[in-house]
Amino acid sequence: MRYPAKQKAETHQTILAHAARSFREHGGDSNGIGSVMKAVGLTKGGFYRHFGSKDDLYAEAVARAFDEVGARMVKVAKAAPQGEQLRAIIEGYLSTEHLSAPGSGCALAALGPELARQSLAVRKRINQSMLGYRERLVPFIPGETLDEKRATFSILFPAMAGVVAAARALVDRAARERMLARARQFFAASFGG
Amino acid sequence: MRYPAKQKAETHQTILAHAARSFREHGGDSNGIGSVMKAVGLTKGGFYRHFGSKDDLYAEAVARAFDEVGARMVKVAKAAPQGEQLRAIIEGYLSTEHLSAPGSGCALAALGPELARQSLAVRKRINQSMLGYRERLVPFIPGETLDEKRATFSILFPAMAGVVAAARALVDRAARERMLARARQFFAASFGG
DNA sequence: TGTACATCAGTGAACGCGCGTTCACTGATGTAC
DNA sequence: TGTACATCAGTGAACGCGCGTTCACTGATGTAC
Repeated sequence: MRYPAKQKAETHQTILAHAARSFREHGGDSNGIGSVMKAVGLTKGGFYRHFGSKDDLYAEAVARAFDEVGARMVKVAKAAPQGEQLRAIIEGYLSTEHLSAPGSGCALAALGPELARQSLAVRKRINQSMLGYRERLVPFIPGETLDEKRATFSILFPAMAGVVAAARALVDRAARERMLARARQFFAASFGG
Repeated sequence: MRYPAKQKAETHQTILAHAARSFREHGGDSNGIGSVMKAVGLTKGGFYRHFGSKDDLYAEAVARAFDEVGARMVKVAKAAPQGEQLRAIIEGYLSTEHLSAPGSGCALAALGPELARQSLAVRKRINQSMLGYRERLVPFIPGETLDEKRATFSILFPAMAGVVAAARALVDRAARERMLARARQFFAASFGG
């Protein structure tokens, strides 16, 4: 049957929100269209009214993930006192909360290597999303020039993502916390004054 | 038919070697027993004479990957002049060669987040492998005490792995190289002075 | 305003495919006599 | 030393399952008159 005019855009967003969470929680390889559509409350046949393919969903979901987290980081930075902004970002990124909620966390930390295994077309779109993420956060990164800030971002964030990913793999809670605490100290000292 | 006595151990190792490469190249989720056994030249039914389950293979393959790379790193360090050992490790890890050969590279950089998604039993075995990796490389890490060296290792290696994973996701070759070069500079300055 | 019709979001069954795992079977080797 | 037999690595077909994708169909809504 035909559905109310506004509904399609809403459904599209709902699918995207669930996919962005689900992919970050379970990885894009093992998590499928079926489970996302089921979570949304629709049958998987309907998926193709909203996205051209799974690759298409994947690229959009990653973009959304970077968007969500970028916005949250900016909020965290703006809430921090002047001169403490990057420190606030680092402490938020390397927090226990981020560690234990991959589904709403940074896509780099949640997906990491699998991003590199996507098709060229998908990787191109993901690269664009990462650029957007960077541009949003670059104002809070130290550096003389914009290019210097960008270069610093491109070490700091991947490095922090690696630490979060590694910490998540640890079975021992105390070991995870120790790793995060040490990393907060190191990155704050190296980058965030 | 029955096979020569030594053959079983050899086949076990061959399967493991192929799996360790294949998982790092394609991820453990999407790469299966079938393709590994096919690469080895056997049918997949025979797999269960060598491993109890895919989880079992995964845990052993990750252990082997850490082993291979750990050994290579130690070799690199020992070949470097005194005082330049960590620098050599950092430059090897953040090299173009490592970037473009995930199949023979660090498992942390190649698998990252998916390690955290394994069953508890597998994660425990992986944690043990990571400890072995650490203990092997800790002699080359700066620090007053052994614990300090270990703590430093546990930031340095995950951070470098994150950079390698992120660089691999970049489509533009020049951008990848720039990221690696900047990271070599940063990590050498911060750790391997 | 009231009626006829076109649209199209969502359904549900089907497709081919590869997955991890099981199992009856094969037959050259190692072992016991 | 020669023979009879047990072993067990590897085969190949089968299992149930979920994947991504396609498609004929439904029927309430929006649109045209």
